[in-house]
Amino acid sequence: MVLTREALALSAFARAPLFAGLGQADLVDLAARFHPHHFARDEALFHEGHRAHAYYLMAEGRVKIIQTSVDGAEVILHLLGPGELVGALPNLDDGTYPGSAIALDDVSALSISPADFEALLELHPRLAINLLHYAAGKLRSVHSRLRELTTERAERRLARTLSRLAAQIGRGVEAGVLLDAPLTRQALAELSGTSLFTVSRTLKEWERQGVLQVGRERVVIVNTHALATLADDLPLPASHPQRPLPHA
Amino acid sequence: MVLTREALALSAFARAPLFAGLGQADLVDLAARFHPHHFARDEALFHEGHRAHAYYLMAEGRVKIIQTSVDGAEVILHLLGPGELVGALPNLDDGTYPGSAIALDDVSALSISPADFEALLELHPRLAINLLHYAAGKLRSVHSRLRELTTERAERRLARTLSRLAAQIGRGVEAGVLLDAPLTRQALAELSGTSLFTVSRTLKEWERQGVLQVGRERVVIVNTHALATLADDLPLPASHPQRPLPHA
DNA sequence: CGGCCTCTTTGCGCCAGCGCAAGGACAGCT
DNA sequence: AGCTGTCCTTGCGCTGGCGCAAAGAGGCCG
Repeated sequence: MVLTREALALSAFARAPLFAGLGQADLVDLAARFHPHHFARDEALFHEGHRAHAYYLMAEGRVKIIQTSVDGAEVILHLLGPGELVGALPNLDDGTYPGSAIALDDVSALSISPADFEALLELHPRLAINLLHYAAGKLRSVHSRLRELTTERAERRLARTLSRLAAQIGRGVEAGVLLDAPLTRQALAELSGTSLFTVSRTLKEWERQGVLQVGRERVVIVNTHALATLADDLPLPASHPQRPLPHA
Repeated sequence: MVLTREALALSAFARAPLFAGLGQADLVDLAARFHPHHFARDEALFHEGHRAHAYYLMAEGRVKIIQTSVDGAEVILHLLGPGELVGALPNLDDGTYPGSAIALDDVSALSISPADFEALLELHPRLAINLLHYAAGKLRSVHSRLRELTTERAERRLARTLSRLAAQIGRGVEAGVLLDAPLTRQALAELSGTSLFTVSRTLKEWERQGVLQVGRERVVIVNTHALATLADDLPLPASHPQRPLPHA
């Protein structure tokens, strides 16, 4: 699907809660500072550690934000889709990209220079506040992942990752909820903090149990409820059925 | 040490980069909306899941922000000290505390109601922007921890945790850098994503090597450089010396 | 000074899940 | 149809580090 520049901008702005509460005049002012770009699948919008030269507002497609460790292992920090801002948040800190952004699909995005962006923030207080709320949401979700990583087992983390993805990029299809992005086992491993092998084994097991349908770069959640159960109730192998919360 | 209310407010405001760039008149306006509180060690400023009733600006002491998982395991998300804001950030999202805040010391803090706080943001755009930068920094550090947790081994994570703590709450003493907070092995475990046992063993080992001095709820970093080496260069047990980055 | 409570150390067993290797399946291209 | 490259599966061995239990070491208080 190809959109005109105006339509692109419009749809991106309309979908972005970031711009909620701004007047029409403000929006026009904003729109003038953004420039359209296109990226092919697997292309990088920017690289970890580089000085920030542009922020992007996603219009079409999805990107992953990854961090790479010295020995080459990757972690996916976020998946971002239309209406979301890429690269801006962490850069307000020190001006270098803390991760790389890679296109998962063909991506259309609107770029803005850091200087222009900061100027916008000064000019439109509403924007700063919206962005603050957005950042708060991201923080919250990253906090949850932190907790899961340190306290939960790989299997449950994977279940949670799938649930999250379903909410974020799920699309209803006949058999259930399709995760609407090309996710390899490797990518799922990086999202859930485990290895490609464990992901493969676990997904297969769940397919046997009728919870999922899996294919190459494709997961359909057939039984959402069963998955939620796996994510929330899945006990330790041999365990107390459930301990009530101490401060319940 | 006991401070007058005014002195408390002054010192807290002065230390908070949050209030940088605000005029004297603005500061007076702000100060009027904050109310002093005191908490004893181990007391909770607020509890995970509760509706937010107040945010706090730290004046004296330190708090930990923790999340608890269903089976009772805790993770420390942040340690916060004087000049930092407690509880506000994640609440801008949905209004419930995503973690509990527990005093590590005796704590003096200034509270403000969420409504007043949001009003301040509207009134003082500078404040929103400052807060945004602050949130960006937090995001960045949490991202690093996420990456470390999924890609690095327990020993190295612990080394990093100590380095971070040294920068954050370190105090120079004769023997080296003292971590100036009552940190049990358990707390270090929750910060570095491992178990109390592994922390104990590893610290002892490093003490033998002369990197640290450890005691009950007490760590002094003797050889900062050695610790940094452990955090950054510590290779896999039997390993390639170092692989250059693929896209270097 | 003796008792208590919390924090810490250490030996030992065990298993979740990582890592490799080999083979299979699928998609796109010519 | 055949080729090629990428992605996925699965068996197998191995180990980091978790978890328990029991004993030691400080602090603190009466």
